[in-house]
Order: sequence, then C-alpha cells, then structure tokens
Amino acid sequence: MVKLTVTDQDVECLSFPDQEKCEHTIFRLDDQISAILSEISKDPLVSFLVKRYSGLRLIRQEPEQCIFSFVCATNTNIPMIRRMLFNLTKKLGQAVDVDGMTFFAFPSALKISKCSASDLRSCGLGYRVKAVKAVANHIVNGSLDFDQLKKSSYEEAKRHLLEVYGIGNKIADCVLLFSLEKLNAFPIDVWIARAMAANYPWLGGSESAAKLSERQYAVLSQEVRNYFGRYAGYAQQYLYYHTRQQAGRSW
DNA sequence: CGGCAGGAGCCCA
DNA sequence: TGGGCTCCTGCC
Repeated sequence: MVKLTVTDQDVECLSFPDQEKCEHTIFRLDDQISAILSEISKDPLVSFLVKRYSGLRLIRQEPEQCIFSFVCATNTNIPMIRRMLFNLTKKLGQAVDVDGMTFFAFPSALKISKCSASDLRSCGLGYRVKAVKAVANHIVNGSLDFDQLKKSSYEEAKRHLLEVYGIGNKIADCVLLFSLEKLNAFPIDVWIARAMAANYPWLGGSESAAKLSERQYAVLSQEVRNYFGRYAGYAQQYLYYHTRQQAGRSW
C-alpha cells in the first residue's frame, strides 16, 4: 500500500510496509526515459504528445493486483471497476490504518481462490467471478508463474496468459506492459483502436473497425510493435492518454 | 417512475 | 462473426 502526496514541486511517496524509494518502482523512474522518449518520438504524433504531456509515466503494478484489476475491467466503466475493487479489498484484504483512516490492501490470490463464488458475486463482480476464480486458481497451483513470465519473451509470456480463462488479447497486453516488464506490449482497447484507425490508417491492414476481430488484433498488434519498436508500450500510453483527454474523460 | 442503451472484453456456438 | 454475460448509470 502506498501513500502519494502531491506537492508543488513533485510527488512524495510513502509505502506500507516501508520500501525504499517506492516511487522509483511505481513510476518506473529507473527507466532511461530520455532515450525511450527520443526513440518513440520518431513518430511525429507521438513526438508532439511527448512534449504536450511531459511527465507522463508508465505505472508498474504488482502482477496479481494488475491481472485481477483488469479482469474486473471487462465490459464496464471506471466507476464500476473502482466499486468492484473496493468491495473486493474490503471483503478480503488486510486493513491498514493510515492517517487515522482505514484502507484495505489488495487480497492475495490464495485468499481469492478460497473465497466462495457467492461471496465474490456479492462484491458486484457479476459474470466476472468465473474469470477471477480461474486466474486465482492458476496462480495458486503454479501454472501462472509471474516471476517466470518476467524472464520470458513477450510472445511466450503472452501465450501463457492467453491460456487462462477470462484473459484475452487486451488484458494480456495490459498485464504484460504494466506488471511484467514487457515495454513493447501495446494494449488495444476500443479507444486505442479508434485512435489508430484515425491517425495511422496504414497500420492494421487498413481496417477501420472499432471492434477488432482476433485476427485483426494480431495483425495490428504486430504492426504497431514493428512501427514503434521495443518501447511501443510507452507510445501507447501517450496515445491512450491523449485519446481520453480528447474525449473529455480524464478519469 | 420504468425501460432501454451502453460501457477499460471475453467466451462460445 | 454475433450474441450473451452482470451491474450500474444516464437518458428519455
């Protein structure tokens, strides 16, 4: 659990249990950011966005928290996602008191795997209960080993993730980018798909569809990683943030 | 007030 | 390739 304090100058970070320089972990401050930004700035639009949204960073999450969060995020909206995750942490997570307020840590996969389906359902997860259960079981029985996946290539790690019920292309790419150190992962949700069709019509086989088929996702995914390179995920972050800003939805 | 559409996707037929 | 899945919100 982390407490962030925004000051005029920067962001102060305090973690529980205490971890030295947790902001370096969370905001990837150890990345060679100038080299990364200059590489993705070969693209004119990204170059513009890098200047416009200077300071934007990729977040590094704990894999378990990351994958459960994105499983809950299918076919819904952000207020709903927050509610589901809050209910889940309140029901199963450990209470932590900070500044006189009680927060709840993200529960372990073991805790989730032991939780009954009806209790999970009571968190408002709906049909996602089946996927949440499947992910928890894979983690507990060792068939989903995040430490191993961190050492694997993008392609191999993604293949393993896709074997889990409830994990499709988009969630797999999010988990790879935000928690498994695959900076070339480029998650394509409906917003990014629209943005790509509008700004990069020559990528993705000139498919203008907002909803991508399995095949279209694979083609576009491969092409954007070729085009933006090993730090494609950083480019995605700028494009995604910009798209959401344009839509007037800044969380 | 009720009814309906739609939303950080995925699975199955 | 399209429909269903849960739940909630916004709109009419």
